[in-house]
Amino acid sequence: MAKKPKILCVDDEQDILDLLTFNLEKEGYDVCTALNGRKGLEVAKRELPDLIILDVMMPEMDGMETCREIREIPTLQNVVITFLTARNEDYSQIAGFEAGADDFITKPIRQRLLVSKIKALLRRSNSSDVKKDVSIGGIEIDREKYLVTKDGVQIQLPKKEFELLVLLSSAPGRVFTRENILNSIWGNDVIVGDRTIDVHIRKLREKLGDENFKTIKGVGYKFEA
Amino acid sequence: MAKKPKILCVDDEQDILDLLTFNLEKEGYDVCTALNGRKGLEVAKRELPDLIILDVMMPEMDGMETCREIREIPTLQNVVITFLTARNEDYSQIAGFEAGADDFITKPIRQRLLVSKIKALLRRSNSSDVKKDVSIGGIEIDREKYLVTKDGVQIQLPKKEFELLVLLSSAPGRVFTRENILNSIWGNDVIVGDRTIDVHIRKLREKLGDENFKTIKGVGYKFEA
DNA sequence: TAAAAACTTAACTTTAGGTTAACCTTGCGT
DNA sequence: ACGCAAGGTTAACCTAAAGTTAAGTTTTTA
Repeated sequence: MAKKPKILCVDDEQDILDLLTFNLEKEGYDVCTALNGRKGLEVAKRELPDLIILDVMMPEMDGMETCREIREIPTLQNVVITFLTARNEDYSQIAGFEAGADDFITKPIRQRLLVSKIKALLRRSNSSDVKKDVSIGGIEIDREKYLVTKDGVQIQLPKKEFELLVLLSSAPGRVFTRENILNSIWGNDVIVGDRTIDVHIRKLREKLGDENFKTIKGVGYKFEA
Repeated sequence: MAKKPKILCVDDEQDILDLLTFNLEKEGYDVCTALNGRKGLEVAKRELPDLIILDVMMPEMDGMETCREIREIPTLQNVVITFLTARNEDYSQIAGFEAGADDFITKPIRQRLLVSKIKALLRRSNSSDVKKDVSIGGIEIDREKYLVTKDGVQIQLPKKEFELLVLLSSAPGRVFTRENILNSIWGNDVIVGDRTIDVHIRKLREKLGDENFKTIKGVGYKFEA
């Protein structure tokens, strides 16, 4: 096996977490856990799991909300998310798919079913997980290899700069507000000064060409050819 | 963020209004209030809020009725409306959605839940809003790219001009009063001189063609093909 | 664990663009 | 026709936002 797939479980009940951990580790997965939505988001950002199991019902930040926020993080764009719900909560499934869920697992958890669902989901995601390489105006971005090429020359970007570039280039031409940028790269809660973004933008302009990064004063930045 | 989102709260109990105002202002929203449906309608027309919280149970004109009337006002077509109901008034939810509600908040109000719901609703409305590109008489407006194209030529408008254009073009042919414009672009509290609007209109005329921006003397401005 | 790399911040400069003030034009009511 | 109020025009002014730099911090790597 190439590498153990990593699974993040988020639930406010320790019992459920234990049950999931036990079953998934037995199958050879690398499991990490979090006891609420906010922590789940943190762990997800740090660990970059392949799959996330989210309880819908959690105090403070529920599964839906967590899911939506996860989907806004560029590095987690392609992670598989499945919800954990009580059976017969049909209505929540509609909202769930809207929030960006890939599947549902119903409580009470049937262990065999859990494992086979997880397997199927991971198999599916691996085969279709072709991270598209962006290529605009002489700049190529290989998200998988963490590599940027400008006019044929390879450039090694530091993490934050790379993330910023990935974000902006994920929708060329579209304006990202400072808020957008802060939320997706640093997260809702982290507080960094306004000038920090400028500095990273400056570095990108320095390395990849001024003309590709436009400032819309009072609004934000955009990436263009 | 471009501008503080504006929220209108309508309830016949001053206590509830105070509670809502306190919590929402704390989150950085611009809050206005009204003590009954009819007044709510008036304020809504004047202030053009982004979201309206309506109590279902109100003397004279109830929430449902108010909601229906709001939905018939062109400039308020896209405003998000959420009802305030006592828990377990399930029946009213069906009628509520029919009347044009987007969501429900149950009393007693849980402050954290209130705030996160409002946040989610505004985010949702923003993101779906962005998708719609307006295109009238050779002028295309791409809110996402913050870009205007006139007869195939791209034009970068400064923030205020762009916002003004977006506002006027959101209901072509409809007259926006100076008050409307001030309220939705500058916000309740900001005071700017009367000539300021004129200057921005002038710039738009200069860049996009005189004929598209009509002055209705003593009333306001409108955008037309 | 020392050195290097990456990240953030602070202090300062620059600039786009928003606002104003002063003056001009228009059209309407008497 | 006249005066007045509403709106138009212009350019100067002012400010908030973005750019820049270098100096701390933190994190990673060797």
